Amino acid sequence: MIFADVIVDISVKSLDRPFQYKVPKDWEKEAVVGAQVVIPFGRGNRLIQGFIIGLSEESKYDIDKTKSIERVEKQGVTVESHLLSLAYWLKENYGSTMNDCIKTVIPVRKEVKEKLDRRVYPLKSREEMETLLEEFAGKKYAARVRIMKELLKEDQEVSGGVSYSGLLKAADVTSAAVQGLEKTGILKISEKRQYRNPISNEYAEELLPVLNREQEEIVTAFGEDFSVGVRKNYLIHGVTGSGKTEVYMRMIEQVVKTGRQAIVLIPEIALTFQTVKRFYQRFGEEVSVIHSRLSGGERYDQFLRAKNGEIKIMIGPRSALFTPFQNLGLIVMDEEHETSYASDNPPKFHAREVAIKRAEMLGASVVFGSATPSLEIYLRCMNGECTLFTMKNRVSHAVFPQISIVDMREEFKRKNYTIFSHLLQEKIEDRLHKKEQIMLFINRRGYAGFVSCRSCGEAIECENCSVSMKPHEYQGKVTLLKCHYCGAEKQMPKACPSCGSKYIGTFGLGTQQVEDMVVKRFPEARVLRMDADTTSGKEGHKKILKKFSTHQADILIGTQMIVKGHDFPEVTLVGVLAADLSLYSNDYRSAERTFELLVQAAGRAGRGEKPGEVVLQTYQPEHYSVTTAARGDYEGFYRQEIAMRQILQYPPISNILEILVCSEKKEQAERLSNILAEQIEASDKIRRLGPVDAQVAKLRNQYRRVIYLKSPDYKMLCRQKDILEAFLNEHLEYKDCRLIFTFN
DNA sequence: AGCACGCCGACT
DNA sequence: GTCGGCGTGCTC
Repeated sequence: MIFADVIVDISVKSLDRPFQYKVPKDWEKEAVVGAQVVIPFGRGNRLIQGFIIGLSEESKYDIDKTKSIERVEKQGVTVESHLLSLAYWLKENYGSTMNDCIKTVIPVRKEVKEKLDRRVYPLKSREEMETLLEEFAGKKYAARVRIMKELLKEDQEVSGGVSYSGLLKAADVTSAAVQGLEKTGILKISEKRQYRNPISNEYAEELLPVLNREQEEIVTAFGEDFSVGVRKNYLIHGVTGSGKTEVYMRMIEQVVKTGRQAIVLIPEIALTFQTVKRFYQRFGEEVSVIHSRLSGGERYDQFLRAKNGEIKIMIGPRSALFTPFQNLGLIVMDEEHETSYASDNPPKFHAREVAIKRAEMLGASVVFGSATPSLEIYLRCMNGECTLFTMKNRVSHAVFPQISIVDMREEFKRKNYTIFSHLLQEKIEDRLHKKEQIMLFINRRGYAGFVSCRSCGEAIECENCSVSMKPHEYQGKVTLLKCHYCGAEKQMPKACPSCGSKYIGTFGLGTQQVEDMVVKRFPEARVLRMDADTTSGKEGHKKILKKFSTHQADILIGTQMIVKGHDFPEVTLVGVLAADLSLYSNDYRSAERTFELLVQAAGRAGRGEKPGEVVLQTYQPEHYSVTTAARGDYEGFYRQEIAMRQILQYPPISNILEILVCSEKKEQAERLSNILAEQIEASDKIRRLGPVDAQVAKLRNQYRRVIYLKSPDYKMLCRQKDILEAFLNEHLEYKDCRLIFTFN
């Protein structure tokens, strides 16, 4: 008799342990470790999903009470056992349930309705169709005529003999007209499962670019380690445009040559056709991509191909990290500093750490790349846990932009009350005159407006959450207020709800206000704005970028979106309207983010032939994140920032555990947070902050208190979390309170 | 999480 | 008498 240890698909702490089931004889072949199974569970024996995490021949539980597995889901992908131990590591390190961890490492085909690719294939030649069309046109076959015209419009080359075919709307395909046409033998409807190749393979013969000295050195050093089987972590600290991608590809070439596979992690937003195309051109059919537009099933198919050895390189966001390759040799993580590498739902892991862990388990190497590496990875380099390579030169002849810092306080003293400094105005005029392009960057954080009363100063807050509501414009007027946390909406009031004054209005600036000001100040300029409002359409994003890159506009205004990755050779001026605004958020990473943002923004200027210039407007011109960014001095920034983290015991020097106490009752949240804090007092290696009201003290009608624990010993924080969880389970008087733990 | 079991009041 | 309210506790 074989028994299986099963983790049930219910993410509750009390069920987060294996349950043993009998494996029926008929399923013994399928019931392997990692298999997805259906099992009877609970008194009602309701059927639920689960995962087999272990098999044994001994019964650990009363054999008469042990139930049998109902069935094994027919799935091609069984998980590599190391992926399961990786799941266990995730559970231990990020404190979530085993179930959630398994689900992140195992590709599970989601129960999505099969999308059918309904294609209509014309059976007649194009000429015949046109003749028929004329015949029909005379009679009353309006619907048929419309559909045939649609087909002829959708003219596309198909290799398999059919010279044209049409993709009609689902409603059209099922319509009587189309079926009528099928009966007359004019066309054929084919329904097959949609299998969309993630990105079309168009690979051309490409001449391998000659590596510059810096690139050559890195590739050689990696090759020497790899050829003798040395596993290492590497960081390529390279300025934008220094040719990191080419280095990655050379490394991957070496890895693939020895029969091993590679994963390339890219932040979701940077996952553009351009980036992926380069890999296709180099590696052809051996590459696959997963991205967020792929459905669950399609993603699963790509993982299956990886497991079956059909592909050797997987490109994708965070989730690509778990590609089930048989013999993984290298993980590349581009733009290592990107925040999208941190998962925001449990398990709240960081891809950087998981990549290192997975690579360690398999004897694979990791290559990180960034122009502004996170302090976490740079500290590792300083500690010798990661090999540092620096690339200081750009591949093309492009020179670094000249950066000026403008003190906006001085502007104010000189009675310039606009948001544009004299210097920036001058330069904008100059570029407009020379017909060169300009990018204006604003920080969303801080600029997003709120509505407040000029008489009593009261800001309008959401009723469920203690945050100010954001104004939304409709036809140029603020008519609606929205809460960005819970989504509640409210009409813009005519008078102040607290004092009745009619003088209420919006404060702060959004991209739209900036646009208005630009239009007013530079009426001759053609202005484009890119933000959530203007990019709502599915191709909105692309359209705006396309329009700008083809020089159909002079100025592009936007938030973070426009700084990341897009290359506009014609841009010779970048203006950062308030360089320091992100400093005001009281997050310990704010300086790092500011530095990163400024360097990336500066990297947008002068990508082409003409040299670029950057104007940084700020109220804190002396702040080190601004001054070092202006010099492009990463090491300088790192030294100051790491010293700061050292003093304040912030990551990566120390670790932080955030404990969020939530309750619908204010006193309950307060009392529990105080009691928990006392519980912690006992230990000495842990520094405690709080309890205090959380940043957002009330969210969706839940009151929130927060306690921060800092400790250089990560394991101690994990233990502390278990202790507090146990405490809550024992004290039923706090049953309606919830604890949320987040490690930093 | 979700379901049975059980112990109370209200009512055809 | 029984139906159904929710509070409690268990799930291989």
